[in-house]
Amino acid sequence: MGRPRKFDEEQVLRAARDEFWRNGYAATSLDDLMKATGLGKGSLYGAFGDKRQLFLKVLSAYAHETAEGVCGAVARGDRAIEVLRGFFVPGPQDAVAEHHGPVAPTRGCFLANSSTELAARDPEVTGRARATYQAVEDCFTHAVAQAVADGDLPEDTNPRELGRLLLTIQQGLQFLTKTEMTPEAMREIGRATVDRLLPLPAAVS
Amino acid sequence: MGRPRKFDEEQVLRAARDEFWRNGYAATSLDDLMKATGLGKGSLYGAFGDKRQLFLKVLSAYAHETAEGVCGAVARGDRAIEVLRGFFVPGPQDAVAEHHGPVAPTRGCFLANSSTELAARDPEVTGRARATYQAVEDCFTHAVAQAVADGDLPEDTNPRELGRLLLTIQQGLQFLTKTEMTPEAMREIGRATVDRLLPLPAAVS
DNA sequence: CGAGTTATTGACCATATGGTCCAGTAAAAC
DNA sequence: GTTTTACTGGACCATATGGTCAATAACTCG
Repeated sequence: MGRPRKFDEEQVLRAARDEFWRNGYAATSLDDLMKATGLGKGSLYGAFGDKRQLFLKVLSAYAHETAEGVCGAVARGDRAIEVLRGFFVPGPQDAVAEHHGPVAPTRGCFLANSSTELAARDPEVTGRARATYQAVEDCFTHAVAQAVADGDLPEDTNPRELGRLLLTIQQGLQFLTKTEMTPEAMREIGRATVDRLLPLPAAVS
Repeated sequence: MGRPRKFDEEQVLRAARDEFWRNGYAATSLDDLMKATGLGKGSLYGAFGDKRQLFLKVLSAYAHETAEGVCGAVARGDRAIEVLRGFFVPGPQDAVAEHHGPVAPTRGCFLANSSTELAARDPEVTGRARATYQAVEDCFTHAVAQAVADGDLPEDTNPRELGRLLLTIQQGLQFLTKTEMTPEAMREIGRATVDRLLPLPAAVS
């Protein structure tokens, strides 16, 4: 039926997302989007509607993936406490890309960036943000409850409370990333989180 | 010395800051600034230079005030642990403005918003952010050390580590504010922080 | 092939934007 | 009172921006 698209939708959405991610919504122009995706204005509008619709589309996808990622990790892991710890101390596999010297501020979390820029004025964005963070909070809470059940956290732990606190720390870390805090300091914070809030389970031996 | 200014500089800077705060840098137009400050373009440019210069000026002032505020509170307080706790549980005086119903996302922290929007592309902004958060971290660290000296925290506490963790939680809370998290949840997080990381000092009796 | 349908391209448009300039004006210096 | 200085307001400008549209190209189905 009709002329087939010349582009790969997923690829285009990824490119658009990266552009919004890098520069924010307001600072990303249609020109930027066109260059990044390789599409002309007409195609962009025909396929995705206007700038805002495109933005919401990629934002929603990202939010969904994020929630999936976290919940998936919790669901897949066999030891809840280990999964939780993994969110705060990078596994050995991440240690490869060690590079020293001055730290460039990273682009952070796309959803967090977008919420900061737009949540106060755009209910759509606020909605996605709220739903996503609620989901992550729930996952954390669930994992904490599981860890308590596993005997890895004290009996009297309030799972929701600790889950929320962990979410807060994770978002705080995400933010500090943008302020050129040194990786060592960030690692120390992760370590402190684990030491103080997620004490090591008894040796597995 | 020529004609005197018709406006109050402080007032104008506050108005401009609020405008940037509410909408972000990119989404604030010169028109917005003119309406908010009541000045014409000519005056604005004559007095403060272009948009970016004005922005950096108000951002720097804000960052400075923030750091001053935190450090001042630490310096003034007589019990370091109490000052720290005060950052996470609202004092009784703040409880007045309780309003129920749906929570509107607030504008958050101007420096955090600006860092999120611009830090990755504007070294000036990154610089202010880094300096300010470093200062706050140092204050927290200092206060923690003081609290240890006061016997309000365990001897083996690592002040820097705990200071950084507290900074992280504070920023995380600041962020979650923008996601319409309920005030009760936020309070719970504050309470959890105090309970778990800043245990109450022995009763003052 | 021809009709119908859909995608692509780039010209085009109205408006918004950041920024400059200058004629006018008000206070201060003399 | 005149001159000097600096502030003000708005006209003006070049460009950027988000968005539309008509012409055309590519494919499917009859």
